[in-house]
Amino acid sequence: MTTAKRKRMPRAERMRQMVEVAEQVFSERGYAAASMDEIAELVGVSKPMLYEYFNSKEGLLLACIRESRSVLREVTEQATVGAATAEDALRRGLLAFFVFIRDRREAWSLLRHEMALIGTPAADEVEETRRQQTDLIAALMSGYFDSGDDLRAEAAAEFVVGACERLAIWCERHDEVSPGMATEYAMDVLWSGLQRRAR
Amino acid sequence: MTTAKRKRMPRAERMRQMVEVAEQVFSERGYAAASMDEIAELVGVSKPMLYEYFNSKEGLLLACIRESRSVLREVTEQATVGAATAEDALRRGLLAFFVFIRDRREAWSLLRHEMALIGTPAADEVEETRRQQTDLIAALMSGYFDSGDDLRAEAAAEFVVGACERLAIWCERHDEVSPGMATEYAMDVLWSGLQRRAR
DNA sequence: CGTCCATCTTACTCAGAGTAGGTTACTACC
DNA sequence: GGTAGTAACCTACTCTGAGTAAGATGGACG
Repeated sequence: MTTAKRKRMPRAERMRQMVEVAEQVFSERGYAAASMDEIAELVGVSKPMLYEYFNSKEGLLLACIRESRSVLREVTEQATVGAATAEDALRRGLLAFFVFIRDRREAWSLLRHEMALIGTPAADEVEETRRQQTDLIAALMSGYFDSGDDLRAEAAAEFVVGACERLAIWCERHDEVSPGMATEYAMDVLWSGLQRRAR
Repeated sequence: MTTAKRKRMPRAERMRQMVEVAEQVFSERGYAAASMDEIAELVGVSKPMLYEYFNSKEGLLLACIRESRSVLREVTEQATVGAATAEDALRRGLLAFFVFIRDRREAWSLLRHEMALIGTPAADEVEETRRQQTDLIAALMSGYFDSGDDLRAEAAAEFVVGACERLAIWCERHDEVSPGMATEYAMDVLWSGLQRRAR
């Protein structure tokens, strides 16, 4: 519907349009249930075009995932630049993440759901997204924390990523929880630990 | 290969055999790449039999997931029964979990990977597994912690489940990390928080 | 106004999920 | 032992959707 006159479009533009539509359809129907014919029709083009540009259904999915990932990276990296303390950096990063998952539901849906392609390139691609976030956090921590034990630091970063991913999914079921609240809940456990709350 | 004489087997036994084989194949090839024909052949039976017993490919997957989940529940619940303190209960539960994911790789692989069926019963089924573990942890915490804020407690439980799930996946890449070490890493962040380690 | 090439299409193949309808071996009871 | 009943099982299909071969078409530039 952003279209001009529905015909003969330069490669780059058509490609962006396809990714846009595919992201929508994949996140609505899910990867398995989405059909290439449907996507092609919505784009206003015939199926072989999709294969011309992306080679396979999975290739198209990959393009969508990469797109979403680069946005996520951009957003979270930017968020932490002005932070003064470790606590502040962590909090800003978390907030940016929770805002992202609220505002870009389709993108987030891809990143969280489409991991069933074990053994295929797409699985690696989703893992790659997590690694991106893990590295970012590991970098943050290595700047602010005593290291000594690299393995432990890596584990802690993985831990944070997993925890936030799950908390984000939980937020989908709880509209009353704002990104700010989610951030606060996360910081509470992460920063202070559970010990403080024990009877 | 556990077989007797490859013929006419009572319903319940055949069913267990099918689930066993399917769990293997699904976790090796992944849900999408696994074919019903292959599973049928490995079981030593024709395809319509699988449909007779499980209705659909997804039904078969569901049976596998349910089986794995009940084992996970059994293991983690049992682990926490003799605990004296909150810290101890948490530690025992975590250890049981990390042992499970090491010893039952196929089962764990199903539980972690086969969530791409968004909008289908199988997705709910995997979510249900997480809810099971979340409830267990929430129950643990409500026993030991000051409540007051239910939403916050729920968030904390989700947080723990997600963190451990991710840490478990990380362990797959690090054979040198034993269940005991994983538990210790998890407890370290969870219990004491990151604050303690900040410079 | 023709020629070249990138964009696009029609019309297929093929694998794998799911099914209709018939067949065989075990059980029970005479 | 025979035979009726049924649970376990099979052969041989249909149908949907991923992926492809081969050709048609619009437009830029001489």
